[in-house]
Amino acid sequence: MLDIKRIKNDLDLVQKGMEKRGAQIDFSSFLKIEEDRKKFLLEIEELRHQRNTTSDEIARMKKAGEDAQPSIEKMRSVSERIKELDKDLGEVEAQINDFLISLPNLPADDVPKGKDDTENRLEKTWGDPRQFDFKIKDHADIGEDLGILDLGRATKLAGARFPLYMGAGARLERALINFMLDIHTTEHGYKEALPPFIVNRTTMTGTGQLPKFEEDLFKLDGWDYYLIPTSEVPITNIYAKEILDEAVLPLKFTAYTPCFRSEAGSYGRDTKGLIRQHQFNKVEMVKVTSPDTSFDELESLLANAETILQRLELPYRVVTLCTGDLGFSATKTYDIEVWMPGQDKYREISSCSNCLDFQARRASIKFKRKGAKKPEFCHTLNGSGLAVGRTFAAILENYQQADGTVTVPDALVPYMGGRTVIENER
RNA sequence: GGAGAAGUGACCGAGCCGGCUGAAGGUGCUCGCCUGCUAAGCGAGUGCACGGGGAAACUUGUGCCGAGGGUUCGAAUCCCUCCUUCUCCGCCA
Repeated sequence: MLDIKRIKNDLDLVQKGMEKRGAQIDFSSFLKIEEDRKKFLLEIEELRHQRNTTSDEIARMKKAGEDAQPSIEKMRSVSERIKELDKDLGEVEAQINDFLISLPNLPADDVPKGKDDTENRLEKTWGDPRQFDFKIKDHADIGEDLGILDLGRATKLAGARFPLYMGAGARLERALINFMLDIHTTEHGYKEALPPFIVNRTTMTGTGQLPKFEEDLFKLDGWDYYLIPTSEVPITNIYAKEILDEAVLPLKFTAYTPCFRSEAGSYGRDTKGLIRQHQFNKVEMVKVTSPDTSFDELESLLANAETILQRLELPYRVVTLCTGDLGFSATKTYDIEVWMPGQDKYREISSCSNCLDFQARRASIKFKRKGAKKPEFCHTLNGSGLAVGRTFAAILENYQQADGTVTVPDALVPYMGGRTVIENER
């Protein structure tokens, strides 16, 4: 959510930012309603003041044995009027809130303008894609052939776009989760969390998934509960409605959770394999920071995610998302894209974003500087560290052998019980 | 699922036969004083949101005692609904 004062004071700037995003937004009716709000508020406060002082007077008069009836009569109508205005004010406030809560975050100055992912800016490339001297397979075929993925039977259990890992596959997925969590907690200073996988409407609204993107979520029938699409949602909201001590910042959390996405509107895309699933595993990193450091923290967040790929020796590149590809809550996002030999291209495996105070304002996450009177909103950041299913897929494709087996990356061997190669388990 | 109890400021905890309580008292915290050090002691301060005035320090208005309604001139205090927590019983990983 943007600061309403900023919209009023820097309308040009806000409008430019929205245009850069390609969003057509009409601020004129908003400004008019905002004026109404102020008018109502002024009158209400005036009347309430009158009521408060007169009520005190009535108490005094009654105590003194005087006749308070005329004042009581008068206040009766005043209260009536307050009630009416209250209703008007409530309606106007609801309209303003609906408007504010549906506005996306403003893009940072250095975010390139563009319409879609083809216009993202390449920042760096790491590692050289391996040259294969045999006919390579994609990860779905490798996994199915080895008997460590059973996507066919998963369809029977749930439907399309659900994973079923078996044997060394299940072990590899678990190994990756543990490997990532261990690095983030012991080397990068994150505190591990294990949050609910189901959250309420307020929490979903805090990070920006609601109210605009309800169709992307799984909702529990008959409950105001949603399956989380990412652990960013519960983790960022941990300190909602709280005022933190400046000294505790930055807060750094990492969490493994499954993620659930309806993938509405992506029919036909990435239908094969683990790339796009209704349920997938992810290790997430979340930071709650002071506004002074959030962009530095974004750089280190990105570096923390890159570390995982470097240790796994998987080639990748980093892009800055252009405005057309930028998420609703983010002001700037780096995507890490891993090399997928089976598809002969780089695919997103992590997304690292600075949301500034956009989410903090929605969820009311504040901090107080030492000696300061007023609390300020924190900045929040989040990044995948990494999407586990896609990492699994990348390992299969990059580490496949001519005989159909898959070599285990050195860093994962201890997490695989010493196993160095995944062989046919059929 | 059944029966009962409770939700007050950073925390503990009064108030709850309606008005002088934004809220006693205590703890904690901040600043100042005192002190050889530590402890103790003394003094002052210590919520959030929105609005008015002021360059600022600050000042002033309104709202907030789980949430939302209602009664009343006036509600932390009375009534209704909901949420949450705790205890006991049942069930259960």
